[in-house]
Amino acid sequence: MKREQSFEFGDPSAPQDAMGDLPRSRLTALPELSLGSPHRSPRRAAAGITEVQYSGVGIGQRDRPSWVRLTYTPYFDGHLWRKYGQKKIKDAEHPRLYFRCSYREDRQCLASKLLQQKNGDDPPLYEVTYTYEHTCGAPPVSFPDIVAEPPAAREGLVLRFDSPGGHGGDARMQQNGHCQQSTSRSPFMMLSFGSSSQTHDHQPAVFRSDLDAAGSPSFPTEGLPAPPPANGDGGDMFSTLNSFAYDFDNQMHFGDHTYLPHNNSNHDYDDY
DNA sequence: GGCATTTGACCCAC
DNA sequence: GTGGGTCAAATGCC
Repeated sequence: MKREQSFEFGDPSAPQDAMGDLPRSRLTALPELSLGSPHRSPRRAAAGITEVQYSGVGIGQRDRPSWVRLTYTPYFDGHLWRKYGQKKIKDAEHPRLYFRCSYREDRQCLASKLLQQKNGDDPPLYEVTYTYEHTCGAPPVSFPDIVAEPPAAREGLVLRFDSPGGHGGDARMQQNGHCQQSTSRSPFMMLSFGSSSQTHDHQPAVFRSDLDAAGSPSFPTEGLPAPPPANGDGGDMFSTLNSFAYDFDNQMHFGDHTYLPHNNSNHDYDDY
């Protein structure tokens, strides 16, 4: 059994409503809810979100409220999910993954989501079907500041996650475009750069969490700070990165920084 | 040992 | 009968 590599950013000292405190200009990858006809904007595209949801009864569902989103970042939606099933769907190239809110038992939260990979592009496009609103009341967790550093020789891009409260960690992305982050026992979340097969099949990316916000060593090279408590009784996982965007010209943006990979393949992801 | 994930089986709607 | 959604035992990791 291969445990899904997951990663959590968190800062116990950060304000719980950290996302709400952030300047809107930094909410680059925040999937906004907007009802109505699906549309997309260049800004949303840069955030990995190509299509917003529509309300009503979702595909394949019964009389349950559901909505659909197409996204390149299916794991970044601001909530904590627990995978409970996976099924090969007829006529679908990729299996469908089933998630439910991690607080289902604790707080009787009925929220769930279905994850269906739509293609094998790089990055792959996912269709995410959400069912039921969250009633768990878990607030989004804080977002770290992400700063792109020029890659050291043979080491790939370094992503430094500096959470507002002072704890931080680095995620070093291999130059082949993979980025996978892991901690133990973390709720399901993943940063993925590149196709899913690539994400799972190659050597793991190296992650460091040895620098705090001041740049001084504060963490061991493995392990990251525990997620902040949600309302005091359990962490919630943010799953959108407020200052990170994977652009479709293969540029990656981190706040005001832009990183251009060496091998720009010029995929036109804007056609979705 | 505890907990999350995997995966085959079961249930149910169409 | 078929396909999709969920359950739950098995498995594996920390």
